Amino acid sequence: MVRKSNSRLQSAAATPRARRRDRQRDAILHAAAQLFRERGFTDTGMRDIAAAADLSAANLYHYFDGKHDLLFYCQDRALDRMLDAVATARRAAASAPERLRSVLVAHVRTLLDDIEGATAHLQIESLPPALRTAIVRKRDRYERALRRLIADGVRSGELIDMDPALVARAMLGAMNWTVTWFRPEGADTAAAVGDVISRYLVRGVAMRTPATKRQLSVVRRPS
Amino acid sequence: MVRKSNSRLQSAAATPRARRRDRQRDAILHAAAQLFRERGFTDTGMRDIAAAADLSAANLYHYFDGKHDLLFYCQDRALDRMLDAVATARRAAASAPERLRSVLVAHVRTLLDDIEGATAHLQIESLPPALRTAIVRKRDRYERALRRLIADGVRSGELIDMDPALVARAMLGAMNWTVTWFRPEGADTAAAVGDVISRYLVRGVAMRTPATKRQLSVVRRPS
Amino acid sequence: MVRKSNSRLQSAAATPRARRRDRQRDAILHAAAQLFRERGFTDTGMRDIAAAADLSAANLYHYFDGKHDLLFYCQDRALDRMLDAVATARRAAASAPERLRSVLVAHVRTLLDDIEGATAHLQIESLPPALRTAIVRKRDRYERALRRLIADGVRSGELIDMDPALVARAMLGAMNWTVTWFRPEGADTAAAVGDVISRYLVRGVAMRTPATKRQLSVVRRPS
Amino acid sequence: MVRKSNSRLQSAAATPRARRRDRQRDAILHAAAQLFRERGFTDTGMRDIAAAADLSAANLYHYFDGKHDLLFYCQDRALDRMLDAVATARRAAASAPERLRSVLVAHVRTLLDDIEGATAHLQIESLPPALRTAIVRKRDRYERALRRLIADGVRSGELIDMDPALVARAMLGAMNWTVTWFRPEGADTAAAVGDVISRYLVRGVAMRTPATKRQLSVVRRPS
DNA sequence: TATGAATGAGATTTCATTCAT
DNA sequence: TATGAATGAAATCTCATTCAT
Repeated sequence: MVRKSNSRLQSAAATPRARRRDRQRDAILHAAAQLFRERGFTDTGMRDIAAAADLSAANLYHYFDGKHDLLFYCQDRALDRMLDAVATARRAAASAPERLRSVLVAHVRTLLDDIEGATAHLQIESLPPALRTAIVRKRDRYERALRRLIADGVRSGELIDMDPALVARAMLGAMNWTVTWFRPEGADTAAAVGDVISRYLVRGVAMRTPATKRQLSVVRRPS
Repeated sequence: MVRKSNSRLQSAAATPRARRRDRQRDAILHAAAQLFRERGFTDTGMRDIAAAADLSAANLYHYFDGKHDLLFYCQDRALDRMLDAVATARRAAASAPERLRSVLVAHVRTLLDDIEGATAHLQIESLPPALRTAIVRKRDRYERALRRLIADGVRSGELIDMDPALVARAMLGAMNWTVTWFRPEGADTAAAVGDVISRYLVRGVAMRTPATKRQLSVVRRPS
Repeated sequence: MVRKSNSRLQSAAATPRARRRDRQRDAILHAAAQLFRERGFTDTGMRDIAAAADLSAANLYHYFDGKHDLLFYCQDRALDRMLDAVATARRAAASAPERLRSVLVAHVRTLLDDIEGATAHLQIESLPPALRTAIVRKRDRYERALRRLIADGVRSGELIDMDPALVARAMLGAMNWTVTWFRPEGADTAAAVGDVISRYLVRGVAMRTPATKRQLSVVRRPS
Repeated sequence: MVRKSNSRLQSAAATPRARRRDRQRDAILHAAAQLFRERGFTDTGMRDIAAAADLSAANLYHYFDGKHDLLFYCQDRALDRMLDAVATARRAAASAPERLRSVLVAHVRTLLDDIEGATAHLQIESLPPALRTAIVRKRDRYERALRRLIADGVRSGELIDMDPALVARAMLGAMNWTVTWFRPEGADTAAAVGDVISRYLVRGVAMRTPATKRQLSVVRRPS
């Protein structure tokens, strides 16, 4: 579903040399994202990241320009996945609630999958202005898309009339908050959390019809 | 509505000296909470707080044991207000959705009112173990109360059958997230945000009946 | 034996007002000396001293000019007692070893008696130049007297020919070191320690004659 | 005589990198010990040590865990040398007074040699509990050995019957005190001081026989 | 006399980053 | 590519001392 994400990072990788470099960059980003999520940006040291990625702190600077750069790419990568989800949802011929749900599910999974420890939407204020505007622009693009999805549903009568901006933010908050309490080793899987929470969040704006209700309960067990 | 909160801090204040001290402590906590919320705990310096509260950095230590102590009291105070709201809601003879809503409204207002710049639920991991357990205990008490409010509604048939723990967390996330985007000088008031977001969040679990719907629109303008 | 010590401090104390002031000064010095001895000058805070003397830190400055002043008086008082002992010893018609011993005994007791928690010879380098020279002068006067006592004994043939300066310093070191390990609640009394250590230290330079030997064992149990 | 001391610090030093590192560590310890001895632990700043060792204050933390760690290694190294001296003395077939003297001479030289500015026995109370117990244990081992040396002499009739514990402490005090007055640029060499002071200290407990007397004057030769 | 409030200077330590190898 | 060594800036916190009451 999510294909060429972080394309800026993983170039075609012609030479083995380049491939190795890309693998290292991925490992570093993975370690950084996990630590950023767990302890926060400021409380994560370059040495911590280096240790987690199994190289020296000085060597990190051969792969990234610095700590801010790491945060930037973590967020950038996550936002790319989320935007992909939006594009996919929009192409799918489905009802507004269904489209909305698929986006929300993708959002939660991007955040929680341990493969991609992402930190989108989080810690943006820790970025220096130059990088921040780039991320903010992309984030805003994502939020606008989400808002538009809601607004479209309202217009089509599939969703009730509530301020799309505020509803979108409430959805984002509920989802981003999951990184605070979700534990991979816990009882719930990331997929289950995404499934239930997205159902709840959509239900808050979905126009109630017997049909819709049933529909929702059917979708229950995804992948 | 919320009266006896932070009683540990604001004693009767018999002497003028003690009164002045309490005023200073409040001013400091206020400044600290605002900065913690804006920049995060680690990125807020004692100097910043001192400057905002208009005294020297060293003098902060005359009123509080340290930076952690400041964070502790910010959170403690906010949680007290929220627990008050829960107690009030429970006493009120009303429907489950109504009780739930009044708690959510109080939660948002506690977070956003500029009078009381609070940081409940946020940055708990920045506390040292001793203080953390105290806050975590109180926070868990609050979350349990919220979950029970939901579970009770499910049992009484007023709310649909969804995992109360997860729904509670989704609500908390949506509300806590408001501190990242809400600006007092913006178009919406804190009260308006609390009103709309709580309606949305309750609707996600409310059993749909024409009565309920009307009820909700009526409650509209809270204090 | 030691009479008008610290005469500079305890004036005739005519008025009750003055008497009370003197009592306070004594209490403060006592507390300070004990703490200085236990933790060292730099690691003892004015607040610690204030707490031990049961008054506020600010109030200390009504009785003494500052921390250095406290240290100065502690040392000054102790040196006065020791100089008294030297004078007494010199007046006493006795053998050189006996005179030496009485000085050493007085030295140890001045250091260990809990009534007078003294810190002579210790921490002199912590004093600012102005106060330091005064103390150093007095201390040197004391050390010179001790050296002279030894040199006289050498000249009279009662002590063996060893560098009096070095022997004096060895004696001082052995005695001053007692404050490091002596515990009032321990098995040995301050008097016993002074008795035995002074015997040992004198024996190291005493010319051995059967008479001398017996003499020493007789002096055994002083007050 | 003392060879394998501080083996934990100076490993075989295979690589040139490691060798350089060891040299730096030694330089730092040397500077620290000298300053600790001169001004005391608390009154010596990391900046002072850094300046004396000719590197930045921050870089000290590359070589040692902190100020306490520096003090710990200073003391540990000195105690190792002293314990070495005890072992050597015990192996040597010699009279009790001779064995005792060789230990005392080694002790003084360990303290005074400017090559190894040591601070054993001093400032132990400035260490945090964890490090303190380690040092205290080693120090106690050394003191016990010294006491045993004395007690053995008493039992064999070579030394007079005096409390070995108190005599040992007196010896330690006299020797440790040397660091307060000894100046390398002064008239006496460290060797001369060690020679004379040890003779004095042994004489205080030595059973007097003509033979012993002559023996003692013969041992003279310190390097 | 007595004290809470206040502060400037300075302490140790951390950290992102650069440099030499 | 890789890393130990090195550093300047900044962080929290302590403390002797002064001031207003």
